[in-house]
Amino acid sequence: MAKTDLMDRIVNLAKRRGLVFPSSDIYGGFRSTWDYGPLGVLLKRNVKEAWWRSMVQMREDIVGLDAAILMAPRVWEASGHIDTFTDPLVDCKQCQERFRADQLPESGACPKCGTKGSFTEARQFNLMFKTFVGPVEDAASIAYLRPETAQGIFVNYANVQTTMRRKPPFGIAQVGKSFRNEITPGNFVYRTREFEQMEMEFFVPPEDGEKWFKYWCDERMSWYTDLGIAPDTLRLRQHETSELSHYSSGTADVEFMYPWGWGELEGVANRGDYDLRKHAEFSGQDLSYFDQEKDLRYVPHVIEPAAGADRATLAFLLSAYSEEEVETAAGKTETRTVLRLDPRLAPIKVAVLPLSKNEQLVPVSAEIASALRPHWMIDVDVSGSIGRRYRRQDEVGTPLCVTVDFETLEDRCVTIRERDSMSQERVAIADLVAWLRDRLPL
RNA sequence: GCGGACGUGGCUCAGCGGUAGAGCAUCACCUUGCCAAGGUGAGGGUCGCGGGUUCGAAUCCCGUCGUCCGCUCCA
Repeated sequence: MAKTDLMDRIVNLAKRRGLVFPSSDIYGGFRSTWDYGPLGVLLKRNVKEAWWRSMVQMREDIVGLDAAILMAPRVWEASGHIDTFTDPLVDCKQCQERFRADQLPESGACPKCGTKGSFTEARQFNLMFKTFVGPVEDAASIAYLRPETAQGIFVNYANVQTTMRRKPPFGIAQVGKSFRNEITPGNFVYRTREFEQMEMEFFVPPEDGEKWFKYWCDERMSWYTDLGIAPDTLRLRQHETSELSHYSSGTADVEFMYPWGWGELEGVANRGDYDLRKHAEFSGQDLSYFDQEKDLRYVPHVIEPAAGADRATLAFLLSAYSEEEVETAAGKTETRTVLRLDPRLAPIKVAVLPLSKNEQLVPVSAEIASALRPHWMIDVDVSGSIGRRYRRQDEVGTPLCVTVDFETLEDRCVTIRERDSMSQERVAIADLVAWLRDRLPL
């Protein structure tokens, strides 16, 4: 399939099957915003839960947090976002191109058309959304929507460290919405102004910074491949010194081969002691750590893997999408669309399907559905031919279908049809939950 | 924000001044009983939105909103 088509097909499928809708759709949409539909919210939740499981539940050295989106404005002064998250932009009057004023050549010539001195005045473009807190809209009530979740972690560092009795190395993980007034959003849910991050700040003794940076680069790469991203569509790219963020002393991007080219999924940054030192300075609080064993006081260094939940969801969708030619019962060749999602990410884990809309089969399906519902997100579908219903489930990545047929009424067994191989297996209803549990890992 | 392309039922598109169409999808009934079968029928569109030109606008003009591509940027 041509790469350029793939994106269209994903957007199409997303709309058609309730994964992602344009936001404010009936009003003509609203730029850069997308709504996750009934199946999309399940997929994205599964992505976030897989992240949380690997980051928090399965580790003894990381704890979770859910900090507020609105924070004291001083936080953003300390973090450097008010000063450095602002891009001065100029337009060339000659060729209409827009440039960052701080990246123009010394000569003052336009990089595109070569004309000298044809730039407009530099305009400040702050990437933070500004709003007002309280009834009066004055300078004292200005607040910002957080442009990253990380600062919520840094300002809670001391609270978490003391209440949870943690010693470096340890981490704090958080999933939540962030907002950036991007100049140019686009590529579906890839770059939006409201987006969801999965960030973890790992606090380490200063001398261990490099070691942990490498560790997290490897760990994050394998998280994606473990959940189904093909290794040849994933790469780790080290940033050049010139492209480092204001807080970073070393950054590597986990990049995915999107249909339009390599794009960032996640950034792993060595933030050094920048954040804790800044917050200590601006807040007046001591954020250093005293190591009793070594009789040493230090400000921990921070390694930050910061992932985009929407970008990851899109990458898993793109990786899972496949079309294959199959011969139908009628002897025609049809295209079978299958989302080969890892079962952990699949929105629906099991579909319960009566072979036909028979008055005896339907109640048995309902009974089985009730038995499975406490364990998994399931779907029941009675409408259309069995083949059509299998295809409907394939298209949204349901790994297993339980089919109730006429033999079921005799032997209390069902047929389980598998998504990838289309193979079938007979299982007793009494053993069904245990059988499924073996094949649907957490 | 600037330049280019494009907005017509849920999806893909045709129609390009004279009463809104197709395929797929959806729903109902019949048929069928394990991989998008067939038949009959039904529902669903202020042609993105707002102005203008015209006897008459989905069709022409202007504005606006949105999508995609480029500049730019980052999770």
